[in-house]
Amino acid sequence: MTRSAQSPEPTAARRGRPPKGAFRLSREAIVEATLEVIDADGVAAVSMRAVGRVLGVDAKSLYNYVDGKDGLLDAVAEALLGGIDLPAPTGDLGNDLRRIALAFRTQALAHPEAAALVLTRQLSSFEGLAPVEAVLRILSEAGFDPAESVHLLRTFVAAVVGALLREVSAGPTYGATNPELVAERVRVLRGSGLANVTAAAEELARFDGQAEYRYAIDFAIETVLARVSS
Amino acid sequence: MTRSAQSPEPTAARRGRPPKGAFRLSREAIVEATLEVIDADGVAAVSMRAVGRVLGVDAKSLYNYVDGKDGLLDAVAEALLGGIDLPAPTGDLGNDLRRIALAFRTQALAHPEAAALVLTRQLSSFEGLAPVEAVLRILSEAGFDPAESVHLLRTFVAAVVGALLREVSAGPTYGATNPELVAERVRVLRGSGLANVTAAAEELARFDGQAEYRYAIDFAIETVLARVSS
DNA sequence: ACCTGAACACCGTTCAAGT
DNA sequence: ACCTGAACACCGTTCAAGT
Repeated sequence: MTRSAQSPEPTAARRGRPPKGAFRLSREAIVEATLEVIDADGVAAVSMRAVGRVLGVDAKSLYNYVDGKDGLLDAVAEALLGGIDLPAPTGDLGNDLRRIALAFRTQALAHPEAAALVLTRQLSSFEGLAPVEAVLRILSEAGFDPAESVHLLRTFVAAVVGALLREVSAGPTYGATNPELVAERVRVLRGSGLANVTAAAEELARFDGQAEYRYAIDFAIETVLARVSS
Repeated sequence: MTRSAQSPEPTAARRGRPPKGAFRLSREAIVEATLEVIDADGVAAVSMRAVGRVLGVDAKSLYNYVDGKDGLLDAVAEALLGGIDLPAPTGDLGNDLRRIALAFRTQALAHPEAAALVLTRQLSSFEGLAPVEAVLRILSEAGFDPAESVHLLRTFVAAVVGALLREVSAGPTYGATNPELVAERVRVLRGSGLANVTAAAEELARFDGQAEYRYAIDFAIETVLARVSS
């Protein structure tokens, strides 16, 4: 719905190389424009044409900077990953893991609609490796060998991603933000006829993203700590 | 690429209610056809027109059974979830959780390309609640109160979903199946200039989905078991 | 009750032509 | 070097018209 045309001039119909001094396209500008579209209308609303519209440029021009729509979405995921503010390690294993996990969540929730992209896409780029390096370093300094470190890294990342994915895909449906929706949800759950679902309906209907996330992280960290000695 | 036209007769151009005895459309048939498209060409290839083509029917006819494309994908996710073969509980907490998690993985991997759908979509339907009930029952019988059960359920599901998501989205890129790709990946990782990534390159490049999944489950179960007494 | 023709407003992408 | 016109082969969806 929201449409922000931000071309510096009313871009007259024109062909060929743009006059110098004119707005210059760039990978960064394109990623930013895509995030604008995503924040406003969700990932499903992303199209080459829609992004071009935001920039006041023909959709086809994007192909000079980005490898098609798929490449565009990859670029967005990478930009978000690269933007994670990794905390300096303190030497305290549990705390350091927790702080990385929280930084990850902060970045993911900065663009909730885009978060699933980061969580779902294959992150093999250099940008995606920085958080990996950070976790491996912490584990290695805690005395884990590479093989065990990788296992723990993967398990830790899976827990974090799973928790975040639920949080962003559940969206604002859950949450104490809307007690009316929670009540409605309780009713639905009670009507399921499933004994244990009914018994836990109140707890199932309520959902505090941050608290739930901390619980999941602490759960994982607890087990990592239990293995330090072994 | 693969196209399986499975209309019983060469469907002459026709209008209005179909002659009786002719192929009847149904929600199940549509879901099945959609899975065919997904298995062959991935979720991105799903379109109302493509699914209609498989059934030898106009795309618009699908609207009589399914609420647009989004509703179609929901229906697929629900069908997959409902198809999970939940094992009967034995009373052994750890084993019961493990068996549910393995059944979940089996179902998800039956249609690897569709798995992300199940993992990502909001699963609030009755069909989606059966696994929830199963886990809650196991936890409740192990002595956890509803609040703690829900926390553990969510953490457990997050771990399982995160692990599976990586497995299906990593796809056959990793895995000992293709040692050549693994070697290439090792080279890329070593060239990253990141100390700990380089040191663990071999372990990072190798990936055995089943083993990794078991590791993640056992990790989660271990912590659940540690809390039984408390 | 269930299906389709016509129609609309969109897509992604290629490629040659422009400056 | 970078942009667009023209063009192609697609989309999802509505709605009225058919049987």
